[in-house]
Amino acid sequence: MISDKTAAAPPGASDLQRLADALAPVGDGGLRERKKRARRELLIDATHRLVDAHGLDAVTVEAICAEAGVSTRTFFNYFETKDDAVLGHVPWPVESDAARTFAAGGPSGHLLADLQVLIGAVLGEPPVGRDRFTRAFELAAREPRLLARHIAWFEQHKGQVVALVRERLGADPDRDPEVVASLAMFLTHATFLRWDAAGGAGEGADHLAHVVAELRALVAE
Amino acid sequence: MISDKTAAAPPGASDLQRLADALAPVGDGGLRERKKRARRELLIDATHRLVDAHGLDAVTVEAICAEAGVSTRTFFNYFETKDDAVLGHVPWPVESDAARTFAAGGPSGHLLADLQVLIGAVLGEPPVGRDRFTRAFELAAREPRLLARHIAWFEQHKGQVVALVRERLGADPDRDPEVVASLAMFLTHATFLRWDAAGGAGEGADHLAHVVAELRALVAE
DNA sequence: CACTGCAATTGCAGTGTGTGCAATCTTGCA
DNA sequence: TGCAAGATTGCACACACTGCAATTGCAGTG
Repeated sequence: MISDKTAAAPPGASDLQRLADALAPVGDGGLRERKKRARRELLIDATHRLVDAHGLDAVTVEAICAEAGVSTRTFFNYFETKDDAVLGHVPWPVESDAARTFAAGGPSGHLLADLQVLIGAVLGEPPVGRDRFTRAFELAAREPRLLARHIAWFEQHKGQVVALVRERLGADPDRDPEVVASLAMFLTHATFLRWDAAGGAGEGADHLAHVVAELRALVAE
Repeated sequence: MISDKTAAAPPGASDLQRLADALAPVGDGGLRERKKRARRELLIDATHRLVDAHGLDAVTVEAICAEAGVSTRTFFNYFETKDDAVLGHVPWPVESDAARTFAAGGPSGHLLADLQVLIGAVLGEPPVGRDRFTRAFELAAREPRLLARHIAWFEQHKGQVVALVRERLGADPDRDPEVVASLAMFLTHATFLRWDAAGGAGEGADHLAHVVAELRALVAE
């Protein structure tokens, strides 16, 4: 157990419960929801702490669970893979007003420009804290195995982009939705690279703008 | 053992040896080299056969080794992972005359056009048989786990491209080698997608040309 | 507050991947 | 033929991950 019993906690109030309560303002559901989220955070934090201390390969799932005070079986109810916990992967919903605007052909009517707007919007609302996100990105850059999983997680979202592009383009034979979606992935990926190289500073949309500008220059040249 | 003892084989001539002998014209090394390559092929073939018959998850390394007549321990001397055997991964050397030309600033002087030439050249000399390559790609398209590994293997080569781009560009502050290399990866990836969608028909360079044209249209629009 | 439906946690036993090590066999070479 | 280097193998083992059945905890109802 990790709990520091400094203040006399009310009986029955576990670490988990306190954490869940602390999340109350954010949580929109009942106690059940909050606890679930809290435990997820707890596990990811424990994982990061141990990996920082001992390195990825020296950390076992068992150790993580001991640190978090949870059974190993429960761990695998939260994450498919040990690596997923390390990366703190959470689905990143592409749906939004921006997505609907894009699918409808807006806002400008120029495919590339609108793609840039869409990606910028998605980049603006990450599903997890920015610090944790960049942390995951750094780890992935170092460990090839994690990179594979990171890319896979990333690639999972391509399907949503393909759907949006397809909706926008209809049956245009000159545009392959797969290729357009791949381009979107490239833009996002390159943006992340620059973002990471900048130490996580600045806004995603700005880095994205730079990448798009570079692409335009490359093609125009 | 799987060997069919139909014809009376000369004593001492195992399946492996015969296979190694068959590879003799291709092999440049001694018997040792040929046997090693032969065994590699043997294992990949066995893996493909079993995966085709029973599906990826139903095939164990043990079964593969039984089929190939090799100990499981040996299997892992050849491949880091079961998935690597399924995909038949082999490093794809980017170095070539085309690579040196590109690094030197040729052949046309236009970065994107020359990138296209470079990728086309690399695509023209795959390190393994084309049939096996497309087979691997199909498998990867179906199984998300394999896709991850495939992309990771793919991404491993980015370093070489970055080096080439850096050599070509020198210290141009307006061009980020990472971004250019990512673009190259995107072009290659999209080419593979089209190639696969076409059932493996046609030349890689042609599909690539189509992708580049689409990119130009997108940017110009 | 007692009661009940349902979700989450847990223990346990088992499968399969992948590794280190030492013994054994094969190949290349003198 | 005999020796040194390389490859294969068996064995023991750590670890990731899964299915199942039992238990615990939350939420809503009367």
